[in-house]
Amino acid sequence: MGKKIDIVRTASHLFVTQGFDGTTTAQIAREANVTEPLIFYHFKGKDDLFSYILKTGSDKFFAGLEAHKKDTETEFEKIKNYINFNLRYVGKNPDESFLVISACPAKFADPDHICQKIIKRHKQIIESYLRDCIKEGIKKGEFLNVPIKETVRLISLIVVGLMRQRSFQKKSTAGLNKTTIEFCRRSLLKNP
Amino acid sequence: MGKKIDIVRTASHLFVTQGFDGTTTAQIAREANVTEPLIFYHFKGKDDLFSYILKTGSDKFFAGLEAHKKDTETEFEKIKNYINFNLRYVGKNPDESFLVISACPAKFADPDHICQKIIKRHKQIIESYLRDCIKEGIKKGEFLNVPIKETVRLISLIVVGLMRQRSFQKKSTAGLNKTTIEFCRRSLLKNP
Amino acid sequence: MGKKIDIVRTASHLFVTQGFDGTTTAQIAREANVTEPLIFYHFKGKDDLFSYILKTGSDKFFAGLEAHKKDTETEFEKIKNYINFNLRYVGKNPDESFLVISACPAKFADPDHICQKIIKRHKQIIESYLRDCIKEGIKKGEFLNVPIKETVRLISLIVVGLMRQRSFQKKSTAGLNKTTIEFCRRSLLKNP
Amino acid sequence: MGKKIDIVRTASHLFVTQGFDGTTTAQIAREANVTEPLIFYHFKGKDDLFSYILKTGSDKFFAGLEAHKKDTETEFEKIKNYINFNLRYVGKNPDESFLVISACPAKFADPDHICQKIIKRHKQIIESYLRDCIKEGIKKGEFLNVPIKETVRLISLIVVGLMRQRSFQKKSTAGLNKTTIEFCRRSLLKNP
DNA sequence: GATGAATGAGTGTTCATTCAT
DNA sequence: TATGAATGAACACTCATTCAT
Repeated sequence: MGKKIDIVRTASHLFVTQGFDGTTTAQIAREANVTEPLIFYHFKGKDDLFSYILKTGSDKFFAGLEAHKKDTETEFEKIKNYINFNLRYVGKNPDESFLVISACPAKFADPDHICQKIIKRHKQIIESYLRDCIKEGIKKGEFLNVPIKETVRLISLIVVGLMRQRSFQKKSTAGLNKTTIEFCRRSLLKNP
Repeated sequence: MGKKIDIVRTASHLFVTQGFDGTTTAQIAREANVTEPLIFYHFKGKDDLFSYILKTGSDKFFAGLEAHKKDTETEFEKIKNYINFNLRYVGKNPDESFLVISACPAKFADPDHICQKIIKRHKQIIESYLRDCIKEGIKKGEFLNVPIKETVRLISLIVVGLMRQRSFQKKSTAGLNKTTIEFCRRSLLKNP
Repeated sequence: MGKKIDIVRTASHLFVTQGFDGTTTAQIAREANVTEPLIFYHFKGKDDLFSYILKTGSDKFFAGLEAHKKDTETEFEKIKNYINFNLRYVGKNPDESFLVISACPAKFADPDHICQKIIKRHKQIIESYLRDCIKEGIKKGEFLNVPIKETVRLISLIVVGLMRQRSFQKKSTAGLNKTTIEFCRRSLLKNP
Repeated sequence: MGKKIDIVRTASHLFVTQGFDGTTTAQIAREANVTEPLIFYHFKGKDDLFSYILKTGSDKFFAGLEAHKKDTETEFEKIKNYINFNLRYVGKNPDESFLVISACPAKFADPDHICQKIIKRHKQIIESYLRDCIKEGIKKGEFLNVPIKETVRLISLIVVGLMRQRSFQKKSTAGLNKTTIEFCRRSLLKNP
């Protein structure tokens, strides 16, 4: 009964560790203890399986993020919260997380492809979240007068880098996590 | 005559844009205007071609870095120099750079594989370069008393993220570049 | 309730337009608005479904032919009647007709296979019908002294060709029909 | 060296006896004593192999027909010549002939598909040949005043039927051949 | 009578690689 | 150096069919 889930979980893990092209449907079937045709019974094909993982992964992430949002006194608390959420989330869901932040297979490069749409939406939501924090923090006088767009991209890039280390290279990021937050605090706050 | 170079250049580009597994020797041959067996005349196989690119790419990078090293008054100048060098280098050699910093195909996961060795050496050299700067900066009183290992990893991660954007997503990083340096300056220096 | 009939009708049509091997049980199920296992509930398998169609098609054809036989003054009237019946029949039952006259899938080539038996019987009945007409016509002095066996084969071949055009290529054969009868009349009759 | 020809010949024969869908590339390879990938080295795919056979078969047929055309005293001699040529040709090239006259796989139904174009051209050339004979015969007073279009279709249909018997059912058509010509003679000529 | 889930045995096709020249 | 022909092993995917319900 849970065979569809087995397929999804096994595929997610293999796509992360071996890449989409480096993973065969035969291997997914073998490691999920199902027969190969069952993959094609539940999904239109390997591509569709990948898209499905991406979509459900992205949805789950935002559901978690939404539930995690809290009102905080300072804007920096929000950014800190966001970084912490990301790292805790990726710790619990290393595979799905990685696929969304990592580049998807080149063959899905068409911007109209569902994968590109999911990834784009993912980035937009995250960037708009950070942008609001920084804008507000500057307005309130909490933050230095940093260039907004670039700072958003930089923090995004840092968070993605941390997630990548955590999910792909399986390095613990415990100490790194704290260092990063302090690094950002000193760079953003007027009075760190 | 220059056919070996054509193969290497074409392969580098395709490996970056499509991944190792997503690139076929047939495609490399076609786009390099050579026949497929010629690839196997010059290289032992597709794996060997990849390793060759990685090795020469890494060597070239360090040759450039070595030539670029200057004695500067402050340690932060050195870090700034390093960031700038990376971004200028990746602008000129987007393909080779990317392959070294990006994860290599899962099938080369064996730590004894030459690719893993190249990548490991690459990381070590970069990290030791940054570590020296930070250690020295702290000793001199130029930098705050930041945790060394984590800060090195964080800056590495930022630089890799910038290179990734530049080489893979082809985004210009002009503004981002400057913002990043200021971001680091405020975080590292006692008197920014 | 009428689902078995839906399967048979849909399958007949698809077998004619796409061939036996070119038609999948999945497609039959889809276009008949049933689920695939239902086909296997009603028939032993795809082969059995085909045989069933062939058998009922052939039976229906002969029932119609029997009902259509009339006593006519001349033997040529009988042949004309036969040609007309065939074409009218194929107009109303294009699919079943075609399957009987067209060659059946090569995998049923074994002469002991039920399909071969049906097709053989079909040909025999038709040829014996025509043979009787021609024999009698020659004896009566109505027809020229044509070689019987070959003339039967020729007329069979013409009728099958007409049916094929009608059922498969969906060409109207209205004018062709009349021309054919006149063609035969001139060739067969002593005094056309 | 002759392996490409082996593939073509084996495939032609199998397509005729088993149909396009009933023939697997594995079987073609096995019976042609080549490996399967070689088929795909010489042809883009199974479809392309089929189209190639159709095209070369049709071209060869017309080359033969052209070489066979003779000036004859009567128009009926031309038609007789044509029928004889067809049957002699199909005797020597049973496979290619059959594929051109037989319906091609339903999946190539698109009128823009090269197979449809070949088949259409084939029909047109044959019909125009016959049309010219009949038109001229009527004008000369050699033939009865038969309806041209329908008579062309009828004779085409007869010839195709004969070829089909010869090539597919492997029946000898020696006697049938002569009977057919006499049949047509009586039907067409004013003074048979 | 009817179905969702599942599968063994293929299907056309592609791959990196080799060989004879 | 360079290539046209060839291949073993694998690839994503489909097929007719079955089974539990």
